[in-house]
Amino acid sequence: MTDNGHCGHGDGSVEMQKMCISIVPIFNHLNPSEMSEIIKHTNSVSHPRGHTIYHEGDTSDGLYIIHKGRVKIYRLSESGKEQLVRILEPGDFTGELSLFNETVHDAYAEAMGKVELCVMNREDFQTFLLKYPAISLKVLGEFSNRLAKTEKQAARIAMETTDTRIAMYLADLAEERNSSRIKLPMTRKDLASHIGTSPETISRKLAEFEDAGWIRQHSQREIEIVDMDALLLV
Amino acid sequence: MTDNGHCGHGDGSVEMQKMCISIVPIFNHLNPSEMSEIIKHTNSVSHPRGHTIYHEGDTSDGLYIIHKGRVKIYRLSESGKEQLVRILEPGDFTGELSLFNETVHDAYAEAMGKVELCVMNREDFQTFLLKYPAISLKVLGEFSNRLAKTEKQAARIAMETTDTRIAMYLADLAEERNSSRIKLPMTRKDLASHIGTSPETISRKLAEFEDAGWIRQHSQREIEIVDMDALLLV
DNA sequence: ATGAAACCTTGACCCCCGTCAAGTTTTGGC
DNA sequence: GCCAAAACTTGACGGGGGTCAAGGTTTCAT
Repeated sequence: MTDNGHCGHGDGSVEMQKMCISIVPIFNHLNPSEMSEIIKHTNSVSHPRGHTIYHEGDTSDGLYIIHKGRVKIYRLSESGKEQLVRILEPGDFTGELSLFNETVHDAYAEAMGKVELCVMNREDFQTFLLKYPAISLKVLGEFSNRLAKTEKQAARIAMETTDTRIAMYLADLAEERNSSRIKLPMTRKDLASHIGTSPETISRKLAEFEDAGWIRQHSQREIEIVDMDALLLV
Repeated sequence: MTDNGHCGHGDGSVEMQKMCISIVPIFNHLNPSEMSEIIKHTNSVSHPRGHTIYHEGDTSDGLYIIHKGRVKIYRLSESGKEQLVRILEPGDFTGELSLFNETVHDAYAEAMGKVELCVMNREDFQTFLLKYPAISLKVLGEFSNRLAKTEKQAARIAMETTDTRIAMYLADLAEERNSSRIKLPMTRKDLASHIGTSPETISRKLAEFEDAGWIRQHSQREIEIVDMDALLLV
């Protein structure tokens, strides 16, 4: 189990848990009475910045739903290097992998700032899946999205040059946010580990892109894409 | 839709389809009458070696269950290079990604030899998921396995050296087959694209491993692991 | 507000490995 | 069983980018 230094337990009013459930795509299609049934089976937990929510090797506590704040999921490679897998935002959930396999977690979850979560235990979640099959379809949809995204990511790291990966990351982010001015959601170090390069290379490539007139770096985290077409030609 | 040169349709006796369903983990827990209900909603299809079963950009036909033969799933990167995602064997299924997202396929499926499949259309499959929620749990389990495997793969390609990736691939294969003598399931080219390197590098590294006394190459595809511990130390 | 810790940038070095090429072996369709 | 096509091996070469180092900047806990 996670070594909980001091994570607030049970400070969850029904009000807060209600919000928690109602913002999650996998539950928010249910009717009010079904929702309150589910709410009864969740607990609120809060973690301070930097706190580990679960460890590789932990057995599954259950399903974690992010209510406020952001959570970083990463894994350690066999040689001990950290790779950032993804960042969870409010409405996202995690903990699922070990929910269905009876295996231990194979990744780490860490609070990137103060985080509030709703937690549902494994058995209750599985019960709800059987009772309300529509939830399963939602979760299946979410899984298949994630699988597609992860496979795409793996293909990119395997086949594209570093320039291309960085350019595509920026392009994806811009598309996701619907804006050519974007704010990087993480440090160079984390970004580097996510796309399979080094922080130094990121700095250098971004400087190159700026010299070429494709982007403008307004601050370390703020980037404006000036010429998307050129950027995507590598 | 896929350009079907000549793939046998409807040559599926009920007998054959029954076998098809009964070997698939996602269905084989059902009782006989439920199974025959499902069998009624599947069609048999066969494809010759090299034939494309579905294309990137195809809309989903449904769920494909491999009955005989092997199927190679690959994707083309933005820059046009091929990456092998995975190889399907009898009992595996595919086509799922677009089943839940209403999106087009983002990968290719190709018959590696003569292949026999059972196909179920999208609507029928979703109906069965709602009718028999236990199937959903099975599919969720399968998805979460695959997600875990793909994330692990992405982390490896991102963080490990080429030597390590090749060594780990061999080690994984040996563990999967429970034998230190393994037969590579694919060509050097496909293996290279799978683990993010070039065929030449694979040849060279395997030669190095053999020189170091860690493996023995009995033939191009037959490899015996002599010193697993040394191999995993890179 | 302030100092320490974390983060970012830039330079120098150099090695890993991708690419091209040419010769050899294996595969599989007839 | 044959022969063309595909797959594999080995060599040579060069550049992309990882690593180490040093100095500047931002962040954040107190």
